[in-house]
Amino acid sequence: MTNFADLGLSQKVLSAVTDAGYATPTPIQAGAIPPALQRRDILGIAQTGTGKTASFVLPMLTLLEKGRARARMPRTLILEPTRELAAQVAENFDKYGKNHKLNIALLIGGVSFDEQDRKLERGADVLICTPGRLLDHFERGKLLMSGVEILVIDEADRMLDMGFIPDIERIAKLIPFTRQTLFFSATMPPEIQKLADRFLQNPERVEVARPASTANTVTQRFVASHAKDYEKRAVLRDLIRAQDELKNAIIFCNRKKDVADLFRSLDRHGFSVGALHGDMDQRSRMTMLANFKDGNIKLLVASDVAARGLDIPDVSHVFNFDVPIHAEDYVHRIGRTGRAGRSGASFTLVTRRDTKFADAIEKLIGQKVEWLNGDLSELPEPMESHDAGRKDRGRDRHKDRKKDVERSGKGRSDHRSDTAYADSAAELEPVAERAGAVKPERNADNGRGHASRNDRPGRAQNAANDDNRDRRNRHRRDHDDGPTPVGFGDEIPAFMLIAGKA
DNA sequence: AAAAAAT
Repeated sequence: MTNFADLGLSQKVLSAVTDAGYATPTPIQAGAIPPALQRRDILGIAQTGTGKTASFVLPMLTLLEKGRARARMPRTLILEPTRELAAQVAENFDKYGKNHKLNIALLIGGVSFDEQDRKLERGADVLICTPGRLLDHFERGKLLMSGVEILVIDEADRMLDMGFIPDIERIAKLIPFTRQTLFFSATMPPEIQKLADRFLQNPERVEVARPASTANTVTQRFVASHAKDYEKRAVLRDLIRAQDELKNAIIFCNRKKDVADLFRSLDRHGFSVGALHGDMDQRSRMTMLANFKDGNIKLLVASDVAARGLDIPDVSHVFNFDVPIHAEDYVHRIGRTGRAGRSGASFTLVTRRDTKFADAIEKLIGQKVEWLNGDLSELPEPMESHDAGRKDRGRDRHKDRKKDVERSGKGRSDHRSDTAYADSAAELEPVAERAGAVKPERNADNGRGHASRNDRPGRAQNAANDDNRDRRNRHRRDHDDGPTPVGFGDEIPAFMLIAGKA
């Protein structure tokens, strides 16, 4: 059996690894570290959870001990698809590089340029970036790529999914081709293979099996549900309450809007819950993730921004509120639990319209997923359908809602469909401030005298406001029988016509 | 039927 000490890493690195409590390298580490230290190119085929990050961080630290950085000329460059992943790699450099005095710069969007500029100016040994922000800095003349000795492209298949490949090609062209390139991808579709052929010179290919956890230690169940959101939310709540050993859970939705909606619903039902998606401001994203990792929040409602790569140890449950449209996403999502040999449980809500995607999942993972309480054919009819008393009940509910709204002092009069507020009375109450329930946007300007641009409520919040505004306006328009107001009447100033042509 | 990422 290999030991970290046998891989050729420096003493400084080894002592940090020992302090972190590791003695034995994972297969990807054992396979990639020695050739990386020989300055070979690496083609690493490995998923997250296999110790992939350390397989490039540790040799990079060792190689960086020789030489030092010059202003605006980073020595190494790591590209990551999401801001959270980039931040996570930076944490790894802090952990394993604690005996080094290296300058690490995290260049990601959504945060201010100032500190990033300062670090570039000082000379960065390691740049960890999302592609957009890196190119932004480059175009502003803040850095030269001609001194980069090592380029790491992480999660290449995901970069491809996200349309980053043109950016990656552009960045790679700016870096001397005498560089060493470490290229990682979870899968190797033809496009990625082509890209690897272009970027790598005589690479050492290191491939590790996908972590066994997916198949073996995670209990997977499908749960039949009707398609209406409020019915799905009720099924989910019952499911969560029925779990004996729920320590914490990630709940995935397909859309950002649904993340926001489900978060609000669970919050109003008194769950300890947070939300994470890409339209939230960066500070909230970071706070939310930290609170979840620290156990301050028990449930995290998330988009697929959280599906891959994020290292959240010890998630006991994964719930798919929506069946993922791409089957691979299912594998990534449930891979958030059952990590490091622990057991985990995953539940996927399936409605009649999802059967195609559920079938695709079973085909991809090569096994049937058991249904928890009977499959879709055994699903009882929803309470409301074919019910003579339905209209009356709906009207009563409407009355209740109006009362609640008035009580809460928010006299909104927009007409929503019955189903929109049928979830439960609890959802109609104003959100109570509860200790432990951390809300996404409200935390944003903790301790700040003023709101900077990054502290503004996330776009999701704005989108929700927009929705309300639209609804009100639509309502108003419907009942508007006066003359249509137009900005300038019939007279349109000449300058506007010119601008309009451009 | 989506999400992610520069502003």
